[in-house]
Amino acid sequence: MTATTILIVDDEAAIREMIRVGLELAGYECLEASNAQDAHGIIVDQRPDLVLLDWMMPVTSGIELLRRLRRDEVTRDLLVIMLTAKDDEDNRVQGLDVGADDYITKPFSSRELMARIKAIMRRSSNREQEESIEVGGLKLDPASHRVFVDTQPLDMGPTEFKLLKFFMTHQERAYSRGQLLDQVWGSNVYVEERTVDVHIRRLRKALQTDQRDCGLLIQTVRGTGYRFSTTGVCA
Amino acid sequence: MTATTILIVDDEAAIREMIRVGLELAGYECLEASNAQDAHGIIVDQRPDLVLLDWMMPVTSGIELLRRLRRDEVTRDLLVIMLTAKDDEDNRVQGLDVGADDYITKPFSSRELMARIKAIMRRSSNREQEESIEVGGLKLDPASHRVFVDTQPLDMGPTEFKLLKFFMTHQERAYSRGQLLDQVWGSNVYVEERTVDVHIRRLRKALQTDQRDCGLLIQTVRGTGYRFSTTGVCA
DNA sequence: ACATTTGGTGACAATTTTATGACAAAACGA
DNA sequence: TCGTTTTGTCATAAAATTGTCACCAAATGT
Repeated sequence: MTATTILIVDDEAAIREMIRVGLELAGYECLEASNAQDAHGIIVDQRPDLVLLDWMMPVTSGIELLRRLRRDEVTRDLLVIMLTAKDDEDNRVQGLDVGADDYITKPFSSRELMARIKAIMRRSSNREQEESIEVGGLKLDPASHRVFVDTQPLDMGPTEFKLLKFFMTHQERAYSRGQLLDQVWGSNVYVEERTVDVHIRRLRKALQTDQRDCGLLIQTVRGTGYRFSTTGVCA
Repeated sequence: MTATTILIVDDEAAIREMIRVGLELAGYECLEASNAQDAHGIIVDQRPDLVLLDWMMPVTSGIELLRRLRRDEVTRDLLVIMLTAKDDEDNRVQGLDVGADDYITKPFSSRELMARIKAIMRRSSNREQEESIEVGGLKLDPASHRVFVDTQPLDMGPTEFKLLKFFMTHQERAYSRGQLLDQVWGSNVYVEERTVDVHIRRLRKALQTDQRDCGLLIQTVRGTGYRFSTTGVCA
């Protein structure tokens, strides 16, 4: 199972449980934001694949956060599993109503948690393809599996496409070569980190057209890795 | 890749495989302890970074050892990869449940083994992320690995970035050059203290824009060192 | 005012880190 | 099976960063 996940729980134990159980977390965060707005901000920032939402968050109720997530374009499609108390039938219904993908009652076994997560992710992988992403003349359309610069189609290899897709769905953030390998190649492939450089180069090259050089959108972060950003470095 | 590893396997071949493949073993041990207690003792003794645990150990079952490892404060965080037979789904789940970080089914290729190990170690090292810090028009965002002055991105070297990050997370306090070297360079590198001065200068320079000079935030504390402060220089 | 200490700067060579072109193995398609 | 494309790695070039110095300026002390 591969998942970059953020757990929104006051319950730190649940996180350990997940890691223990072997869910591949590229990163996680135990959110303890004091209010729904902050939590939402952090989630937008981190772009997790899955959110475990404790209904009884310390300060805000989970429902407020969930509503917010579903309202926001960016987070609308997030997988959300809520954690509820044993026999809180009421909240459970309410939660599903507001848009939770599933729920788990506490206490839960790691086995059950894994099962739910797997099920959810399986379900979601069959979901409609994502919408096309567009930024500054560069458009990536997952459905047709193509990339355009100002309506002009580009040509690139599968890896470059995946790489670009990852970057475009995770803009404005620096990733190490290792992280890119995890996210784009998959965490169970062993290739040299330098290989990333080569593919970055190929991607940059592919993004060049006579009229515009979208390769500039991929910036080198010295000593760290790379970043996709629409903001120029200096001017 | 650097790893001190202990292999708990009856299968000596696996070890040779790893070495052949180039995993840097500072040391390894083919454990053939007759019981879980002994094995645990040896592991505590050796403090490896990673344990390859054969589920079907000659005498004791691996699960007992794994349980023991997870129970002990000292070994709780150890990375454990278990080796299971091809279609032993049951044990695999059980193993992950008890706390294995990952599993590999035998027979496995060295490539796969390397991949898992690398992924596991990568995962375990990236467990922290931070919020962006902002103070008086100057913003440092760890996620994108960038610094802005009034939304204008700045350019600086890795060391300057680290230095600034340290200062911004430790404001209003004077640090000696030695302390800065410890905190920013790491306590195990030997560089001249005056080197700090040079980087301070570089950082100050990098923080200058046409509109504002954020370099002024870094103040010299004569005879002592430097301080990051938003308060104007007075006393 | 003078001597001494401490910090600021520009220059520079060594080192590190990336970019790039080439190439053979592997994957893919016809 | 035979070409073509894609991939991962290297070797090498190109670029950026780093640690030190030498030298200047400012502060301190007597």
